[in-house]
Amino acid sequence: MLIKNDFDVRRLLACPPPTLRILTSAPNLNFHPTLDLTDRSSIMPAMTPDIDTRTRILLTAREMFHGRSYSDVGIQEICDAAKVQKGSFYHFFPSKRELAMAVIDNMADDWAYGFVAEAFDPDLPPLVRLDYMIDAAYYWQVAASNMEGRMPGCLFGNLALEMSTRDDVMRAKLNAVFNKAMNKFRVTLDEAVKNGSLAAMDTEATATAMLAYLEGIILLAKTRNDPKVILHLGPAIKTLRIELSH
Amino acid sequence: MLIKNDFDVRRLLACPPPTLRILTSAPNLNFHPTLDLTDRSSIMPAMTPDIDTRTRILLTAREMFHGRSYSDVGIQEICDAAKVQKGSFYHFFPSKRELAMAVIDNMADDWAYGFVAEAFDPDLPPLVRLDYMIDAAYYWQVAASNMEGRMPGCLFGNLALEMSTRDDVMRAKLNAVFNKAMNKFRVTLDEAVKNGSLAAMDTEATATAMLAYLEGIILLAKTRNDPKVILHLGPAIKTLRIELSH
DNA sequence: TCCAATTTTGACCGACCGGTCATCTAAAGC
DNA sequence: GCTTTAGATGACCGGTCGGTCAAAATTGGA
Repeated sequence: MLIKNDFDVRRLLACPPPTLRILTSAPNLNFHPTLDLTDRSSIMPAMTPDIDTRTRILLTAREMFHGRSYSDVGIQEICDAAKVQKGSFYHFFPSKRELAMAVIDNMADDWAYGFVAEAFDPDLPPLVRLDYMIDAAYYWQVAASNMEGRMPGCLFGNLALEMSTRDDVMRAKLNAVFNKAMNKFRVTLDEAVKNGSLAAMDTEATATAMLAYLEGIILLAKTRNDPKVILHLGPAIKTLRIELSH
Repeated sequence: MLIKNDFDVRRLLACPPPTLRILTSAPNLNFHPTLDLTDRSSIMPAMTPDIDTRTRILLTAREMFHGRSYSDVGIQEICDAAKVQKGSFYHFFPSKRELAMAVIDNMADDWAYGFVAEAFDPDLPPLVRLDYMIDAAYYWQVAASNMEGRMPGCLFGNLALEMSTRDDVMRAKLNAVFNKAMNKFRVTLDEAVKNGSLAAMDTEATATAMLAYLEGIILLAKTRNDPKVILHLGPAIKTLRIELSH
């Protein structure tokens, strides 16, 4: 059982917090979540007009940016889906760009306090955390895949490739998100080295390599539209090593 | 000396073939190309109106799609840069989408017969080919970086993340490009296993993992806007291993 | 109850999007 | 010389883009 509990797919998929479910799974085996992931009726932000307008815009945009791309999604389309007038949109967000920034922050928070926090649980043995992270990524893509019919990949990776050459501030913001994630890996590796389960290495470089690998397999899985790629290639993340430069 | 000769940056950067230059370098050290990469005057397709219109459109589009993104680049903009009327554009390409398809084919060809062929030279020891590939990726990004001021990353990776959820045919095409690249890795690994420089492994899975890692470090390098990330993390590609499932 | 601030509305803006088309030009084949 | 055809031209299409705005509706505090 890797994904232990309180793992809320709906939140990750830009949805208002539903009742929590307990998800169980065997490591690197298909999950059998209790959620009916084909039922989208309850998870669209627009369907729950009780949440405030700004949040509705934010979550709708997040889902659309994630499933498509920044340029491909128009403000009008976001407003329609969020059941908000365009004028209202510009009351809460000065521009599309600033919306994207807010989306990144929002997703980064959900990420950090969601399944990333769970995967990098200090109570878990360091190396198990790596498997956990792969597992979570896989499960997360399967869930999204079942809902949208296609793998959305990693929002940060998507935006990074799309926006890095167009907006340096957004690039830096995405880079900061990646750095935070890298640090989770680094702390884990440091601990593994300390307790002897791994030989001494350049933990920062290796952590960065692991993050790159994670993004890489998600990219490839998305291109194949097959989340199983993550399961298949993921465990090899533990073989990555960069020695200390002397 | 990894990048040995006939390595034509200008072609890779969507340019008409100039006179070839001999480039020399030490493995995993900064290259010192003989090209003045800050001089863009001679490499813009539009500046050489002697090449035929279709090619001019193709190469201009390739450069723009690579440096920005599919959605961000408009047909009018491509036509202006290629010094072509919009009507002429639609004489050669039925749609923007088909242009992108042609761009992918064109880049894939240049790639396969360009520095990929050079990196995976059968005369090189298998493991050296991997270093060569990393080196080529690094040099290629540095060159593009020097010209554009920012890292464009991998055209295929960029398009894959942008288009996979929007166009299944384009996704499949990009997937085919990745599969071809994966096969280069696989053949290399098979050879390495055969000659004993690597222990037996699942070469297909490991090859896929290596490709994913390559795309991953390019993604991260682009997000940091620093090609050196490729040099720093790249060599760890050789540590990736996926065992044969028994 | 009244006021002031917040939020919502929907019409509107100019620019640009991908794409069409009738017309013109120029070269090739005979 | 004449015809056929590939290529080039630039005006034009409906639609959508991101963004604006004045006015109306709603809210909450005094």
